[in-house]
Amino acid sequence: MRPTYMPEILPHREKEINDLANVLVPALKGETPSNIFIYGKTGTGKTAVVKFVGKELLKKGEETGKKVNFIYMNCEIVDTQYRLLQNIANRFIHEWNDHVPFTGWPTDEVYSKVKVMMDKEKSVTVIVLDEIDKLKGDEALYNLTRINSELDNARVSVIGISNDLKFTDFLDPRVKSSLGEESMIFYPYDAEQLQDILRARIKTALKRGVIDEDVIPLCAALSAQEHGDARRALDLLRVSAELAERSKVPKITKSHVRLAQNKIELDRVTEVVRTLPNQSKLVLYSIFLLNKQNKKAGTTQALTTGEVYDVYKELCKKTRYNCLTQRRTTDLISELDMLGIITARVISKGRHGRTTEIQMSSSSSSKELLTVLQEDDMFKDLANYKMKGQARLTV
DNA sequence: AATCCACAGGAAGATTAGGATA
DNA sequence: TATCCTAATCTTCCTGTGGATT
Repeated sequence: MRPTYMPEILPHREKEINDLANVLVPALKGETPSNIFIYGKTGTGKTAVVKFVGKELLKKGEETGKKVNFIYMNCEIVDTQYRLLQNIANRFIHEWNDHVPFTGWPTDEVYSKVKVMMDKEKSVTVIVLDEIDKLKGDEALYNLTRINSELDNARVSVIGISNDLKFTDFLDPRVKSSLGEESMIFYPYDAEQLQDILRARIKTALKRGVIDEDVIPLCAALSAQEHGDARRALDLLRVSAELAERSKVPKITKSHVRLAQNKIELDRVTEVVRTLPNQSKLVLYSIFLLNKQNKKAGTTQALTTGEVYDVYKELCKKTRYNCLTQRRTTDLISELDMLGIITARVISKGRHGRTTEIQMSSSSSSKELLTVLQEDDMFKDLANYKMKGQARLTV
């Protein structure tokens, strides 16, 4: 049930598989398939479909004796033009002695090496660029989409995958038109489709009868609310199963799903907090401190920007960090809000001005987060910091 | 109805970091 | 390696505003 598992059957994606296969089929006749741009939210099966069709393409290629290459790359990892070309080149080179090294070659030398190798093989190559929006600079794309005119015997076509529809807006118009020769949109799954996907998966992943009737509908429904993300649904089910197993219960029940949902959310939040820039951490810590103080005083009063900023200034002095302006901290606060760590909304207190009301989100008020915050070096200086100001006088 | 607090949040310029380029 | 560029971050300065209080 892990996201890396590649299933044999992709429920409710038959149409997409067919469409994509139809576009790529010319490759088997030695012709150039159109370039394709694929758009769809996370967990809608883009990568799975493309990989699946790619596998089929290779299989058919072998059967018919046509030379077809299928290169899949994730641009989050292979994110520069050089590494992209290096990767492609090494796919064609099978002797160890003339691998293209990680660094050292001029980019255009790698580029011409790629061309030479391709031409020698006289093959059609399909290059998949997953998360293409993470690729730095559009020169790489420009070169790739243009490479066909410089090849004599070989052909290249590019499949770009992205979950950011606005991505194409920033592209060089030439690249844009060439990449978008053909485009596909993957729509989110609805709750019923998600159920089918889950059912298909548990057949191989779980023993019969270890799962309560209503667990699957619940998982499906919960993740359908979140833009129909199949990955999320599978995660939910997997974590539920793990929780059930750990507590030595023979059956997965609804309550495990609820627990799993909390756990996933907490994991997400702790991860976000861990990677927060230091200034944001300080702001968040200020909110923590104020929150704690309030709780001690028995009030559940929400905080205001001004209060948070005052504490933050103190913390900066203690940690010898330079202090940002209030203007900037309001931005940081609203970023924290967007990340779902806190809840911030603008309210007006009449005569007492307009401010943002800040609260810890329920999922993030836990000790775990505090621990994560405190493992940062800068919190050494704060280990035994006590807030000095008295409890607030305002009501 | 008028006032006025305590900020929100836009605009534009300054600074900085990291990557590209010569 | 030096330097140039760009995008992100941050500051300065600013105008705007919901509604309790006068």
